[in-house]
Amino acid sequence: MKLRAHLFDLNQSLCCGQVFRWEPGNDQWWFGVIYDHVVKIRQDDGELEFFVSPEIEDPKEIISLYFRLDDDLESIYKRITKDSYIEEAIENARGLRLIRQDPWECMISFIISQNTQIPKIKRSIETIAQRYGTKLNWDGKDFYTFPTPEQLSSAKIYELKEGFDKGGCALGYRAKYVLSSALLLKNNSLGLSLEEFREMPYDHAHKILQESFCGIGPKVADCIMLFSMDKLEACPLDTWIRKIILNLYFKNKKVNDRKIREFCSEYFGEFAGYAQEYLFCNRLKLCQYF
DNA sequence: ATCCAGGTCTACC
DNA sequence: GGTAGACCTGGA
Repeated sequence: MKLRAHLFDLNQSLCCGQVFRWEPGNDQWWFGVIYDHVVKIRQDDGELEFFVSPEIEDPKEIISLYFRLDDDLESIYKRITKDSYIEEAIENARGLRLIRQDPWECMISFIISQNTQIPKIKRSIETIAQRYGTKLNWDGKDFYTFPTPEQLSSAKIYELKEGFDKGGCALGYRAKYVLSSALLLKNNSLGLSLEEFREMPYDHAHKILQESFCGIGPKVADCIMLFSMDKLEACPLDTWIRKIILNLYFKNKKVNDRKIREFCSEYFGEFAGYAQEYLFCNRLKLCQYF
């Protein structure tokens, strides 16, 4: 199956730290799991070539939705290109698109992400999928869906907590956050599904996420909302972005997070999340300057 | 070895 | 309402 994709860079989009389970194969192919489907995809200039397994009626629809091919990236660039720093960041990652993930997988991924490093995050998430997800076989290889709240709630706390050397998922103190989130959704204690957060205004969803779940603070809530709930104004404030914003726009003065958030919201506007992702993607290069 | 990592929670002020 | 310390584990 093929699909034309204007202004889209598959590799940039998969490598910029917003998704954790895509793996590169031979010949430029990428392998991933989107909900219950294995996806094999590669890009040749403006054309995407892909397979979805098990087969579905409209695979182009899944790909288009997942990679946000409907976002008008040119207009977004126009809105967020406020200075030469962001302009350079965009040039270096042109075609990077935010990904519309499964809210549940996204939530757990970013709860796990706190105070740890990307390689370990990936390893923990993959271990969780292999242990508690559903096995899919395709092309002679095994893939695993991300476990549903029901599946994940069957996990023992120590299985999630303990290190890889003991056969665990190495979540440490985050294990209780993951398990309690799974139970909360399995029992429908929240009274609404994560999909319903898409319809909420930003402020309300940001508040409810932090109040309802353990282990979700302002940064993780913003990640969940940006990467899975269509809130493109969400601007996750992590250590890198904080450092970058403070250096570029506050002359390295001591400024609290509330001020930084206000600045990002005002400066980058309704697409602040895209600006954040381009800056994050260029974090190493940008931080060379200071 | 010692330190830090896509933060959050808790205890204080 | 805002700020220091602790926190599991893995990797440099």
